[in-house]
Amino acid sequence: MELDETDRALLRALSQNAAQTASQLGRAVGLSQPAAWRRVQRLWASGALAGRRLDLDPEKLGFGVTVFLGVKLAARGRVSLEDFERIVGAIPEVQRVEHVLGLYDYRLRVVARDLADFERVLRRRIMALPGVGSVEANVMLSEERLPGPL
Amino acid sequence: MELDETDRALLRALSQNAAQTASQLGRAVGLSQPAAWRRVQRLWASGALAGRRLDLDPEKLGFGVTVFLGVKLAARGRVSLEDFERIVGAIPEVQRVEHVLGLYDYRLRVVARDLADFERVLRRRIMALPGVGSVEANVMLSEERLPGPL
DNA sequence: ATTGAAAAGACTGCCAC
DNA sequence: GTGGCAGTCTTTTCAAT
Repeated sequence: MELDETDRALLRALSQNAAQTASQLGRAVGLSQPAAWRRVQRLWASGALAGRRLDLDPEKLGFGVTVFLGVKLAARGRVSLEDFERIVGAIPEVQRVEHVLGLYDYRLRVVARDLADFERVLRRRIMALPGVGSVEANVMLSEERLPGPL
Repeated sequence: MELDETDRALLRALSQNAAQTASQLGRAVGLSQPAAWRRVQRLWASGALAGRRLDLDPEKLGFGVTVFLGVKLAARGRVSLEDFERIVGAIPEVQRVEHVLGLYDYRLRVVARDLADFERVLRRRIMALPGVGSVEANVMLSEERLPGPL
């Protein structure tokens, strides 16, 4: 589908605040409520808008530590990528699995209650995975989401 | 605030589908519609629920390439972290800036239209940043979000 | 916890441009 | 074709019991 400048303005507005009503969006981009609504429907239908999601605050839920792990698999072919993804995806503390090309094969985002809890996850869960060669960790200090292009 | 098992069940349900109505949530966790509604209000007030967000499909928007960059700063103190964050945050293609502890100082999530476009961003934007020591890139092949603990 | 009322928002013609 | 207006209908919200 072709997106015009009004569609991009709608996407920008929705990125900043996904809880806006059609009439608020209309006001933001200079359209009536039904016109804005129809365009947003088209964006959903086209797949440009893919899903609704809530942000949970990990601190408030008792997860004070977020760690990024870069994983390099040891022997390609001994453990299939599908198997690795399935097993790692079953670890509760793993929030995200990114298959990447470069120095690592996978990047994992892991949360834990504190550093002691993270050590448990790392030793008993991650290091115990079959096919893992090397693991490198980065502890997150802070994170900022940005609007991105468009 | 203290979260009981019902609150956690609500958060799990909402993580899976953020578009649920109070009555659907009530049915999922065994509560009446107003009881579920009141609990969700409390979760918003407590900050455990922090925001509503839409998933945009980068492919559909013309951004076919997502790259993770690990950045190590060159000379600590020559450029302040605040300055680095401000400048890197102003690059439109940068979607996320994570300040981390470990092998790298920052991890960036960058999108571009294609690899040629990414090369432009890397050479003219990222490498031109003041204070950058080394940069390591991982091209994303696929990504999976998981429910996480709770 | 259930009911139900008030309000807000979602959706649908139809008309003008 | 796209947008606006006016109206209907659903859902949410929240008070009363």
